[in-house]
Amino acid sequence: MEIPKAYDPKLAEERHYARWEAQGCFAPEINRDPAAPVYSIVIPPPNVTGSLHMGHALQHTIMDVLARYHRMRGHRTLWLPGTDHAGISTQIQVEKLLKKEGTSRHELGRDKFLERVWEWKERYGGEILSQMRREGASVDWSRHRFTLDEGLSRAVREFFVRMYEKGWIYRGEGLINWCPKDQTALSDLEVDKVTKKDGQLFYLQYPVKGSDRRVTVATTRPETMLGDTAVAVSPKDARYADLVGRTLVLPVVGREIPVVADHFVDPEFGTGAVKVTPAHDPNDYQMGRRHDLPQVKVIDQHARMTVEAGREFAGLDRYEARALVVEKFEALGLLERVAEYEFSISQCGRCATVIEPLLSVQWFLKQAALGQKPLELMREQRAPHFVPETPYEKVYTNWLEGLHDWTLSRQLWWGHRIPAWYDEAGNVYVARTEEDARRQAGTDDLTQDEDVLDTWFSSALWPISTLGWPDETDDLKTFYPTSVLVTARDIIFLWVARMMMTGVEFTGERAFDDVYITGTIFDRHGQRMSKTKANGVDPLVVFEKYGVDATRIVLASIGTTDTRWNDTQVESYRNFANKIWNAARFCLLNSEGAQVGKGFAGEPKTWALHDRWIMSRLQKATRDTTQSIEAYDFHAAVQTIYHFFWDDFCDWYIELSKADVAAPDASPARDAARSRALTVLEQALRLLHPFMPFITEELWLRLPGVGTDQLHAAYKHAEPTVMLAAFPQPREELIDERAEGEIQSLVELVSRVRNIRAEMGVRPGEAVRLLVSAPDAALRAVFESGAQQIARLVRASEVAVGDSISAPKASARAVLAGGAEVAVPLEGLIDFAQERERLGKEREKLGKEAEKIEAQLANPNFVGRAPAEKVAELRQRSEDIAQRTRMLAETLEALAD
RNA sequence: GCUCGCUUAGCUCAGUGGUAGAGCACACGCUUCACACGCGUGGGGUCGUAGGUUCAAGUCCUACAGCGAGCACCA
Repeated sequence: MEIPKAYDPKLAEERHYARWEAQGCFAPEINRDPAAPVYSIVIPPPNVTGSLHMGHALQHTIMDVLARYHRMRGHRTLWLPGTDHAGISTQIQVEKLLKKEGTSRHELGRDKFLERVWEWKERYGGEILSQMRREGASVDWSRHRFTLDEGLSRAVREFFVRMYEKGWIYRGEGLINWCPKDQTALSDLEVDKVTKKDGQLFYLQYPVKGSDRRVTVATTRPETMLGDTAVAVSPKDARYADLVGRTLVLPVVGREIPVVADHFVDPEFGTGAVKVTPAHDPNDYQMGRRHDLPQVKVIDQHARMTVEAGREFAGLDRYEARALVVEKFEALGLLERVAEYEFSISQCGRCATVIEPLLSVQWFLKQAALGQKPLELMREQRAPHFVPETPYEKVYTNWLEGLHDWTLSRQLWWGHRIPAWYDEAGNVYVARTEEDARRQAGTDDLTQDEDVLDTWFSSALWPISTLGWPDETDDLKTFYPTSVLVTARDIIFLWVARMMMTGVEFTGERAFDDVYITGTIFDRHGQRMSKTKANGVDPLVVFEKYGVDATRIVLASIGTTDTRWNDTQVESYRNFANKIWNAARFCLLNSEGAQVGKGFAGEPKTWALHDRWIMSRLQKATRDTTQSIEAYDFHAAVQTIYHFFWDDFCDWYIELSKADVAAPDASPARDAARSRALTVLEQALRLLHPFMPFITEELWLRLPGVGTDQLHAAYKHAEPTVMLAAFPQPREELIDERAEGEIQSLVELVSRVRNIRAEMGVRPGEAVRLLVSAPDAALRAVFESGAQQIARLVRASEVAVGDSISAPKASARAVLAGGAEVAVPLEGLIDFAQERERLGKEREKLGKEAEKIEAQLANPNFVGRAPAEKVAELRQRSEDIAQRTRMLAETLEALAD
């Protein structure tokens, strides 16, 4: 068998995915156990406009690790993929295209435009899906869903109608966030608050009618004064008490406006008097309603001044109008002052245009009503369980406690059209279909609402709509509630909370048991990766450079941590993949006569010490990995497997077993040793598979003896693949603490001798003699029977073991645990002064530690109050140190002669 | 303004009240028959600062500093 020395990830990456998919490994139907527990995940549907970024790769890796792990556990596993139509983004994308062609959506008309968007979606919307295949994502493609699919659209209409019938969805006038560039309303969550550091606060004076008095108000938006219909002061403010109820004359405009008292006004802030513009400010809107103030709209949808703003202002841009207003006030002597002021402005989350609060008629959802059940679920059952719990459980709960109405309608064409129809008289009919609406209206002469729904409206239904709701499908019954939701923190409100709302509302059950919030990946300098900064690291480039598996295991390891990306991490796991490759290469080059599975044969008591040891280590690694994955602690899981594989298996086990495994002549003992190595390797590949699917499959298939036997019982009918192998279960009976202790002694001996060789400058090729002593017979037996292994590992010509040492004075020595000692005769090489110094340093180290321990043991409070077990442990250590110190002292004394 | 998080080796990060860790980087030595994407050895930390609780604090509490995030209707 030809096996290259270096692992080439591309080979495996190209070879296995299509086969897995073709054999149906990703679909839950592969599981033939009717009693199998169910495990399900729905993917956060990426935008059709999107291409894969590191955040996706992180989320997908976590989901794939979970899916593959549970599948190997024999669970009926579904990971459902899909994409989101992404209303605004997609529409903007296509509109840009049209602009290049010299046309526009308005020129095309609604139907033609939508045709173009669908065309675009078919052509480019699949990019992210093919990128997911590259990642190795084990999603069930047969269940792929798109938010505009007929089934999902039906769910959207059902949701809308039911909420309307409950009175939770309504149409009405409200002050909404308007993006003057995208020409649509936006919900509060689609607006970003951005700090404006170089802002200005203008102090404007309004004359009191029939008096010389002036009231000063402060504003960051002077142009809105054209729409002022009152000035408000605090009811508790003595300074203005006599003014309440009096009239002001609005400068420039000349309108007479009242002074009202409202509790909203903070007398401590600014001048204590606030201009009130009900049509253009959320707070003023509320105050306007409380005091029944007129609403004067002075800014339009394009952020230009209206006719109502006055002839001089009409048609001006809002910023031009601002300058002009300020100029006029100055001319009138009514501009008191302009102060530098830091405040925050609202920007469109998509195009960063400054939002204009506008009065308009839109559809709204009373989220507070829908949020009650999720809130109860959290309070009573603490569900869903957030990972990490802090801070997300609280963030989620706090948001649910303060819900505002959700502006649902968008003035776009791409999306789910609002299922509301109007007759000629303007009466509205909300229905699941146009036929229904006609029946309700008693006429065919209806016009459908022009607007579409917020993209997140359909996303809110994702876990149930993808599984077939509102129908009671088998999928819905089987896979809902889903097991876990994996996503980034920025959509906890936009998406996570809302899925919980609809899920609980329509099924009575939570949408998912757990919510796993991934960390954020920053660039090397700690900056958020973004398109505009062009500092993003492209996952595909990293895949290309280091391999998919290496990238995945790094991402899994990152998990919930915010981290700065650095390639060196991936490089080190690329090296790990190569290490796995070469360990397997060694096993395979020495596999004649051996078979996977036979490694467990025979009574463990009869196995070689190093075999008992590696099997024990394997069980612990298996146990710890399982526990870590179950606890979503992927970092710990990766560390466990990494160190088991590299340190235990490669550095020690392969070296300790080499003489047996690579013996020149065939024998049952050699077969057994080879089988053992192969079996441990095979088990390790299974542990690694969820993290590194490609290399594990590539190697696993090459192992002699793998087949149906290794598959989980639920998959016995399937073609052999490590993907469907049973995830290892720890076998407690193979945990052997004694063997672990003995190998630890052996490892210590080898390490100390290697240290002596390096420090004393023994040439690498030169063999040394070892004189080993151990007072304990059992320990002596370990060294005696391991003499050949020790000799091989330290390049010794001889390893003499006895109950005491009589070594030449010209020897380097080391004291070991359990009172053991080793001497390496180094005639001619040893410099006595140097050796004395080396040993002296060690004695000093021991001395310091002894001092600390003695102090603690001398403390009656410690001995009295600490657990007896801790005290005993410390006494044991103290004795061990004392013994070593004594032995070192003797050695030093002997050297001094 | 409120809430929360982070601060551990040169870098990126683990760390469960009981002997401070990993990978990379660094230094020295190695063509040792799986692997130089490797092997062996070594150096490197007042765990942000100051208090407190405790027999014992990187770990728990308080304050402060720096960095970051989220929320909020302060004109």
